[in-house]
Amino acid sequence: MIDLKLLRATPDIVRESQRSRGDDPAVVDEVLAADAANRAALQEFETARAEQKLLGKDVARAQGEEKQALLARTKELAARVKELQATADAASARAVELARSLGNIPEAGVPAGGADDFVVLRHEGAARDFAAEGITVKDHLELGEGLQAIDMERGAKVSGARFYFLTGIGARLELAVLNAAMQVAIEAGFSPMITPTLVRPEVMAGTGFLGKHADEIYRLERDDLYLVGTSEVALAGYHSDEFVDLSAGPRRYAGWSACYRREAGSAGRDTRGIIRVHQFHKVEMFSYCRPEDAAAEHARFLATEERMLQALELPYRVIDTAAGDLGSSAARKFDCEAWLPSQERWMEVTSTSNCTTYQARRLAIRERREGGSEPVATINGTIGTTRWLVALLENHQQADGSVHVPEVLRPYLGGLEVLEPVR
RNA sequence: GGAGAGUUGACCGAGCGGCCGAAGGUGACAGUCUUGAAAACUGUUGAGGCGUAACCCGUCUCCAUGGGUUCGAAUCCCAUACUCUCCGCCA
Repeated sequence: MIDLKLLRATPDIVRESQRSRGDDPAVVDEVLAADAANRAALQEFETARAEQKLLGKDVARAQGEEKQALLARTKELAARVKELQATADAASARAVELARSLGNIPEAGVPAGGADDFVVLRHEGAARDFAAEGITVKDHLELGEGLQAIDMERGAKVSGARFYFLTGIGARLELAVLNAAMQVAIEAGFSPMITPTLVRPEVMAGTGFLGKHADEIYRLERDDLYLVGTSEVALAGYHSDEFVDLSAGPRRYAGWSACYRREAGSAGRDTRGIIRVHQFHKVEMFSYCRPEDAAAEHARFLATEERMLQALELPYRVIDTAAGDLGSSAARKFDCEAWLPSQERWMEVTSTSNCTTYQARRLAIRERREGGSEPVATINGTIGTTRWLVALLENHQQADGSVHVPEVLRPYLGGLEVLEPVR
């Protein structure tokens, strides 16, 4: 949720924000109207309620006939108070609902436009020239099947499309990537966490995932719980309704969890292999910091992600996502995209968002500061996922279908330097 | 799954339908004392709206959550969630 005081004082900033996101700027005026109506209704209710409380005290003191007379009077008032309260509650609910529908305000410098209007910040690492090496590129699934690492058919048999088994070396490789990711995060000062993957509606709503992309999320209706699409949700909820002390610096957590996505609306996209699946694992970095430190913390996240990509010897580029492609919570988002040789395109492997105070306002996460309490800022970012296996297999493939293992992963694979196909 | 107990402020804990945003204690902060610290003593110390852009001040809301009864609810009633104990079942 954005700051209502900011909205009242400078609605133009918010209108511009809506426009840059490709959302309707007229919502701002709806919010303003609802907010004004809410405050008017609140005033009326409060006046009546104050009178009622005052009269109530007289009732308590009065005796006999006088008391009866007072009771008659106060009964009427009670009915009126009740009505006014209902009106005020409804007005408040409407104002909050509208205000919550506004996306976060993009940071200065965020490119305008939609999904295709990102700015490439830089390229790191060189993609291999497979033709020059005399290698016919295999895609990750072909490689994975050769290694007996990925079994899509049985995944479909057991659970349906977009499910898979990681088998043998595939399972080991995923564990290696996630363990290495956890290690990089720990070295960067993040505290490891294994988080719940089912969360309550308030937490899911608080993180901003129940807006436009609600149909991406699995819901367990019988239990009124949601399956998380990332441990960001649980980590944001971790300090909800709390005051956190950030005087010693940001609170940094690295969450390991399974992630679930319905992939509604992506029919036909990335249907082959494990690029886009309903369930995967991820190590996610998350931090709570002071708003004035958020941009620096965000940069730190990006640097940590890049360290991981470099350790895995993957060529990648960094993009600055355009306003229209930010999630509702993010004020700025940097993605790292690894090169995907089989498709000769870039594939997102990390995404880090600065959510400023947007999530913290919704989840009531504040810090006591001089002069009162202030919402904190939240930052999240990927440090490793199952999808990284795709980039690893393809970029490190060799002519015979074997796959080179980057050094950082070897300790987690019993020292293996090469993954050999099973014949 | 069954039975029971509970949920009050940063924490512990009291609370009679009206004088309760809530006793008392702990903690924290400030002061006195002290060379300094500790101890002791004194004082301060919840959050969020609105009136105001901000202070002071005023006012409303908040005693797990949501309803209800009542002129009036932390207190009575109902539902739900969560915690704990016991029994059963089970990875």
